[in-house]
Amino acid sequence: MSDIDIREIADCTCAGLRRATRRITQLYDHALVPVGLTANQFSLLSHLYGAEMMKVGGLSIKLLADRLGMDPSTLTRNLKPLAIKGLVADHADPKDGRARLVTITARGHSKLKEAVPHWRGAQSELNEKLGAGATKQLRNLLDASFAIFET
Amino acid sequence: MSDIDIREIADCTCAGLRRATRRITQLYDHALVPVGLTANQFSLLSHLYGAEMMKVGGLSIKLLADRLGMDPSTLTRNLKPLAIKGLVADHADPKDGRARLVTITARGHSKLKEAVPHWRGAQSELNEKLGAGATKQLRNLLDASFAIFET
DNA sequence: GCCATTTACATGCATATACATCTATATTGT
DNA sequence: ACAATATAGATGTATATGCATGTAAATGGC
Repeated sequence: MSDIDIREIADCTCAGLRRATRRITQLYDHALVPVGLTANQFSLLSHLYGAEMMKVGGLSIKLLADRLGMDPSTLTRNLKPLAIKGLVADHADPKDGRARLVTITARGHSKLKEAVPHWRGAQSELNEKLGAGATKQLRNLLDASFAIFET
Repeated sequence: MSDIDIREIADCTCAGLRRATRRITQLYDHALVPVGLTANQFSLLSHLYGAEMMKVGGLSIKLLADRLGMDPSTLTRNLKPLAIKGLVADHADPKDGRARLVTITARGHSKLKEAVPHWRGAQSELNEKLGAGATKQLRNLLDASFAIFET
């Protein structure tokens, strides 16, 4: 019977990625509970804060989605809870009537600043337990994997 | 102003994991479209097939969820589409009236067998583009990250 | 044996994810 | 300028994810 090599398919890189992501996301999510953000929301605010620092007048859904490797429709929905809390806002793009430029608000800035120490706790814990070298290596491999399939 | 080090928070390991996982999951999801499975469903069937090979009379939700690092409630819901398609089934545990033992069906076995070549296409593409050594290294780091936060 | 506690699973809720499709606007070819 | 095409974003639908809570069954203390 069988015909299927269990050792081959058990080595699935995608399954390994998804499994580790579940665990590590929990680590960060739990760390951020006190400030009422998820790990994903922290990441969105970080990107918008980075854009703000670069004096960019907001990021379009498309540009931000590209940077995050996220579908634009997913990003639209992920921004909603943040918009409801007043942490992000958007305004029309004067250059393109189809686009909306998303920015971090003053409140979003405060919330991000409040979140950083909690985020750092998770980031440090992973860094220490996995090892600084291994963590850096992991990050490089993840970024390479992402970049390879750039569309 | 600012007070936030963008370089520090842009280096978030969790965000890197999630971003790479989105991309790589798409690679596998697209490869599996012809057989009507998602990457996650392929992973579930793999585990159940592995248990079947070991002559285990089905896996409980709890045991399988532990192996996958997945919340039991998530697993319950992820199994539903597979059960509807008749690819998995469950029966009462004679030793424990609370548990349900999940097994892969004959149809699930066929479907998995049908899926393997498509899955292998994605797995091979990633392996070639990232490099065999880097892929193995990535897998080891992912498994280590997962294991470290074993509960 | 009985009651308190623990465990296994299901369900309600909120967020996360992507594809197909729709609308509105921009761009391009002529 | 106009028509055809392409692009930006929103929405419907399905799967994925975890927490809080509820229900039923097992376990432990007495």
